[in-house]
Amino acid sequence: MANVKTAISAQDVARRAGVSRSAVSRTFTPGASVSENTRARVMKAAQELGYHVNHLARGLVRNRSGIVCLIVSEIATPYRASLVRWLSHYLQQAGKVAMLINTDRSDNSVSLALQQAINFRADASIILSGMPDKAITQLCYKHGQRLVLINRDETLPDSLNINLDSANAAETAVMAFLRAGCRHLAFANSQAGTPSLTRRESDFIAAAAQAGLQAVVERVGSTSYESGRQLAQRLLTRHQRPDAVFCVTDLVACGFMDEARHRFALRVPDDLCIVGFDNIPQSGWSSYNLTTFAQPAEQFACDAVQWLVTGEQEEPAAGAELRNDSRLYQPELVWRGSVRGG
Amino acid sequence: MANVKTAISAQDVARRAGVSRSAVSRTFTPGASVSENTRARVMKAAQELGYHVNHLARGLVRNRSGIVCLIVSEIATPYRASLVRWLSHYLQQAGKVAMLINTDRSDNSVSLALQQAINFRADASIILSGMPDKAITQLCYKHGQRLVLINRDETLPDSLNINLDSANAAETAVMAFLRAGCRHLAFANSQAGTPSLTRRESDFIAAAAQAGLQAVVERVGSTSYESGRQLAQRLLTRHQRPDAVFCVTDLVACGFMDEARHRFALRVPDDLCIVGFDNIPQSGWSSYNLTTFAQPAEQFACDAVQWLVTGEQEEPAAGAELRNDSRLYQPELVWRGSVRGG
DNA sequence: TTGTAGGCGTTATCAG
DNA sequence: CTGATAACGCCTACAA
Repeated sequence: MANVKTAISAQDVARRAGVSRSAVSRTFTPGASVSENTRARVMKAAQELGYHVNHLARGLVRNRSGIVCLIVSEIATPYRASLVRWLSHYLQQAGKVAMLINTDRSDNSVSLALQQAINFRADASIILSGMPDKAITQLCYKHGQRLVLINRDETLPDSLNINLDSANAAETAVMAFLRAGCRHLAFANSQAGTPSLTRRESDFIAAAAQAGLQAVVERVGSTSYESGRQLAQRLLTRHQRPDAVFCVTDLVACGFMDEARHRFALRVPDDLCIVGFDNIPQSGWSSYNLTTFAQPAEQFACDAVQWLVTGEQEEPAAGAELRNDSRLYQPELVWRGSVRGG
Repeated sequence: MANVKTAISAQDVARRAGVSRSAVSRTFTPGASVSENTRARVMKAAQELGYHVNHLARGLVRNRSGIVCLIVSEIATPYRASLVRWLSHYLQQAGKVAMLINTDRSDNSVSLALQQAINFRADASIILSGMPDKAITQLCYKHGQRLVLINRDETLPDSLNINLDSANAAETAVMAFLRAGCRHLAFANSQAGTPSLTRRESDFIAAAAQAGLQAVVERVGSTSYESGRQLAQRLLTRHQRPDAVFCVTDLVACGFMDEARHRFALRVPDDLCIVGFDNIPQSGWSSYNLTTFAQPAEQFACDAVQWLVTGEQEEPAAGAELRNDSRLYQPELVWRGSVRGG
């Protein structure tokens, strides 16, 4: 019973099954040609020995590891977490495996993360946070690694760029506020300075201007619940108190709403209309019931993975250069109770 | 400029630096002995060529991949997400990398996940959901893979078992309820049937009995916000309405509280005391302000990783059998506003 | 369909 | 300190 430490290799299985190692290899290679007889014998031997293909070795020779890196910061945040959930789900479904790289720490950590991806010869990397150096991305291409950027609001050549149309969202939000009779618009932002977040702000300002209104802006700390509370303290103590606030994120919106209600005793939506962004689960909780723009996380994930696997199949055929792919999704406004007259 | 597709190998670097591949290898191996001179030459050549060690090949020969699998379901849930965040954090700090395996789907998927772990010759797996077959775990040992179980409430031999002392929590909760003047205790559970969740229930019943009280129990669906609402509908329409509820999870508690307030117009904690479990961020949000037991996710993660890396160093020395390690952490009651008289 | 031979990029061992 | 050489476990021609 006491097999010591030796892991089982294809060699061992071959020996036991009375075939060559190649036969074993073929048995575990989807498209290979093996007779039913040998396949059965091999499978039996493999079962008995507890053999499992070594993906390290396989990746080495195939030059395709099956690994896809997920590069992400603040992974415990509701929206990010759901994105990671769906990505890992669809990745697995496509026969890939997700390698999680946390970039919470330093600034250049995205580039460090991509180095890790190269180290493990990842087939692709999906970037949910930060922006990598140009140099490192080119190195990725050189290694045959494909790149997907989600919500980075910058298009990188030779990669899939997934973004949400924040201009559309901004217009919709302004219209909703106007219809609710609001006249004093505000935008509650963080100081994160992420391109996509900055974009939401500028688009909202522009949309308000288009409607002849000047929206005020406040920026505080990180993109969190706590920042939402602080933003409320700043915005709601202004001489001219806003009656409509677009929060850069649902998390911020929840904090804002809590502070507005519990500290300023304002009623939502009667005294104050609030719109958020992301449609995290908490927005649907009855304490918040937040009207918000949905980011289709599942769709992002599904499309990203599909792009990866289809691109992989083309690869051998195409000597041509990779084409860049940039997709702009339309946000859907989820009407709930934080804006009057839904 | 247009290097085609060839990835750079140690061979290339050696050639350019005018040394042997061994020298290159040593340069990138922490404890090896290389002269400053050659090291510098190698580093320069590596930089220029964009060389990155191939961890697949390295793992193959070293029989240590640096990969640690995180096996987890419902990863988008706040507590799980924070656990994953901390695990990936400490793993990276220890020079490891996290491979995320999502087991949301079927039942035996934990065993499937462990197979994946074997495929990639993971150094270890950390299981946050479900329980694996005995057979597969033994196969893991055979491959030198270490196992950590978090909150599985069953001890597996030759692995690290991390659990929270739910008996202690139960007693503390009952005492808190009694001191608040509550007499009709209830436990709100899901139908998940996870050992650790079942345990919380039975321990609470026992602690209540110890105090001469008979706690009622209700079980509904998955361990979610939505279930919390439904549980409230069931428990709060009973002939004898409970005045104190221990919810199996904060998520459930939030749903319960929302329903109690918004549908039953009950005041918390005046009409109803509620205690949760996990201390997720939302519990601290001012709409909930939930008194709850904290699960020290960061500590779990830190300790688990430490156990892994120290165990790795021992490994060569110890011909002896691996000792089992079972740790019981004490939950800390975070007093907030959902129980009277904190 | 099957077996043989060569190679993938590293590291470890062993002379020098 | 350095350089050959032999593994590591697997895949893929190529030949049988």
